[in-house]
Amino acid sequence: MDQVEIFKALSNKTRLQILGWLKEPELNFPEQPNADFENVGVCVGQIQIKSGLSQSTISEYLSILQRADLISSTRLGQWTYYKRNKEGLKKLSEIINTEL
Amino acid sequence: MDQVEIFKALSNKTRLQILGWLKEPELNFPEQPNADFENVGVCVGQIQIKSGLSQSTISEYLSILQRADLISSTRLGQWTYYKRNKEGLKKLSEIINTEL
DNA sequence: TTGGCATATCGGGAAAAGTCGATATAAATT
DNA sequence: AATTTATATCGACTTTTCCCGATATGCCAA
Repeated sequence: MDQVEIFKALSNKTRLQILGWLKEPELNFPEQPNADFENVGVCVGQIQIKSGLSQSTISEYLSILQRADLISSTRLGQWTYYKRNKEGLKKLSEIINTEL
Repeated sequence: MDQVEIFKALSNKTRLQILGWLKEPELNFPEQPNADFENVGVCVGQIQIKSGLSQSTISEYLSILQRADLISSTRLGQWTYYKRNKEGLKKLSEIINTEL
């Protein structure tokens, strides 16, 4: 993954907020039946509601974050759940500490 | 400083390279008379040559990085020298580790 | 197998970023 | 004071990003 793409993914207020929300899902989203936050994450619809932006925009933002390895997704039935990708975030932190 | 602006500053190949070059100036730039790398940094002209982009573009890129607190400048005579801003970079690393 | 949700993808218009050459400013030199 | 050198700023053009509504796709339920 290109480093520039990682920083581009983070260059947007809403996308940064999404990552922040996903760090503490219990605090930021209502309970989800049949899908626990830790294992699968939060479904697109909840993130969209919280953001106030359109469905298509949030779907796109989530895939930008995913392409940058900052989040990962799981499909369960008709829902797609997204959660933080700890490895990707750790890698980013290392880039900053060792290359910049 | 807005977090988004920090990531925008890093969302460009050349600007990322500049930060990398400034991390090890002795390796990336020729000796400078009357200005040591550690204290004042590297002058704009050298960075411009290394980048291959136009003078105006590099001047602008340096001020974008400076506005994001990632580098700082010192004027000495007719030259402006830029160096990494360690505090800004540390703050960035903390943002990633605690907020994302 | 049709209808209804949840999500993804597409097409587009407006705003921002990338990059340049030309010009301005500021300092040093003659 | 005029010239040269280093850097900053301006105006313009092109490319990318933001964000939407419309449409497609995938999955489930009746």
